[in-house]
Amino acid sequence: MFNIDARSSTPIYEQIIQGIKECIIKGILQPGDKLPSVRDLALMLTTNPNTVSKAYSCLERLKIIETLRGRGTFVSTNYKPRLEEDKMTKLKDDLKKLLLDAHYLGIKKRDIKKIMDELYTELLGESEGGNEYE
Amino acid sequence: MFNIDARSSTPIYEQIIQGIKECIIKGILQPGDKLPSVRDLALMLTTNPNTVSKAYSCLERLKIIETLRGRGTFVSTNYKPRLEEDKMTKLKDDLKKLLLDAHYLGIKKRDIKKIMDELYTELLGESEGGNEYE
Amino acid sequence: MFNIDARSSTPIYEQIIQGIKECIIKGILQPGDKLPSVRDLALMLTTNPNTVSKAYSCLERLKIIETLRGRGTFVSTNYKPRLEEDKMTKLKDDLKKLLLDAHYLGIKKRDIKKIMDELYTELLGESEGGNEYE
Amino acid sequence: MFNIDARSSTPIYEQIIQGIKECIIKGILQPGDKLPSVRDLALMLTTNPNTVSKAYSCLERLKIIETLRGRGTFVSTNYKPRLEEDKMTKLKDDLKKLLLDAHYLGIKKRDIKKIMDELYTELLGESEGGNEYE
DNA sequence: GTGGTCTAGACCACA
DNA sequence: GTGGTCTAGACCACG
Repeated sequence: MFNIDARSSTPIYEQIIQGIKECIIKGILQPGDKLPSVRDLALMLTTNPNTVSKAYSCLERLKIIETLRGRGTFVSTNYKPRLEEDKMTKLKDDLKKLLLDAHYLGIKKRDIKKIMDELYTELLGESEGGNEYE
Repeated sequence: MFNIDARSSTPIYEQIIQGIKECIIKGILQPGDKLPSVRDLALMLTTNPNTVSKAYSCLERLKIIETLRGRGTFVSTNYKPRLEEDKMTKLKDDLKKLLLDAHYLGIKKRDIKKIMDELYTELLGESEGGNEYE
Repeated sequence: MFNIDARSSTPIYEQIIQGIKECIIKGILQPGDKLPSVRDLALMLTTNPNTVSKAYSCLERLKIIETLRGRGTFVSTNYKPRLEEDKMTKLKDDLKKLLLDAHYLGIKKRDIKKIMDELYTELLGESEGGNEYE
Repeated sequence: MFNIDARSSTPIYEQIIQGIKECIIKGILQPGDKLPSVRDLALMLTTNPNTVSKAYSCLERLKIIETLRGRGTFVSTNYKPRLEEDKMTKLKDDLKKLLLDAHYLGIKKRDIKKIMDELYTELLGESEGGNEYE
């Protein structure tokens, strides 16, 4: 499914969150699909079950996945994006930081846009907005 | 010059780095300009001198600023962007994370591009890429 | 009769208990009425028979229902509320927690009372305390 | 400040959350006040630092407290209740469950209201709505 | 079998 | 000093 870089500065549980989000957007995980159990994913990633558990908790709070008691964890079937003020502000800040960094790497606006297009193709496939929600 | 948000989850020293980068790009700080002393900036931002010092060290390592012993700290006059492999990889990863987050906030590709254009205008002025390192 | 939400954080067996209590209070189930068999209710709710069984056991311990061996399970005909100390304490604690949560949602005392009145009307009908255990 | 019941069925971290909420509402903790450090509170309650940490994280997510990096954790100065759909629904469900339980303990509507009044007096002081936000 | 909670003890980044 | 992350290993409620 995805890999974990234990040496990375981004926490493992966040890498897991990102990995699962990516799988869902790419369609590798479909709404309703069962996720690996906490223990199984911990084994796969050779990490601690608690770490996976934390990632799952975060994703559940975001309503991206949901757990059925005693049955396991599943990709939500009815995810609806809600535009939250704080998160939007955070996103803009992050983007600004990213553009500043890019600028100091000598990367121009048109290059960033090109990279962005490539990433969108990787995530959503060729066509723009193919398997999005609406 | 810029503000610090002590409540933010991004470390204060990184906020300082970002703030200074932003001032330079906007032209508020020109190459050769003297930066406030560590102590003065700490007073201005009501933060710990060690924190400012750490920010200055990072910026110096990036060759964005330089210290002349006994004279103070200055904006570098000869900054040359060098495209380092690992930083480029990190940037792409960050961008991917950002796009995933945006997607789950319901923000589409065209919206992100619009926000990006606005940020570039804020940072560099109207014209695309005009007043970059000249 | 009532619905189960598998996504809810409250255990399914508790939802069943609550559902049956509600049916009895509303008069949908009268004292002496036969309850569905464990197996049937499990089929109706598409849940595990063990879960229904656990709910029935709890209700029996509360003397709200009773099983006649070989005949089935019935709503008790002679339920007598007994004010047990510890349950009373628990109830007060739960209520306190609820009021704290309400406060942090911005819900005032008078709003809570209004909601309470609505719920009582839904459960017992219009008149206050009229058709209780009669 | 408050006590923890290790034998209770409600998780320790939730008891901590509730205890802190209660202290704030009662005015024992004022906006801007520093909370005990994770380690200190763990010592006071003879529990594990991780457990306290989890409680603090939850409270921070609710914007009831905020952490200043490297400085500690503080009661938020600008808490604004936001009425969230889900939480409101949850609250109503909890209240319904509570009323069902009360009914089966033989507690009538007027008794519940009396208990509620007592709790509000304990939390907010004599007058209704004294030290609330508005 | 599932996830949730808790402990003990460790390391790290930040101010 | 602060909180944040992670591990190892344990117990429990639920279905």
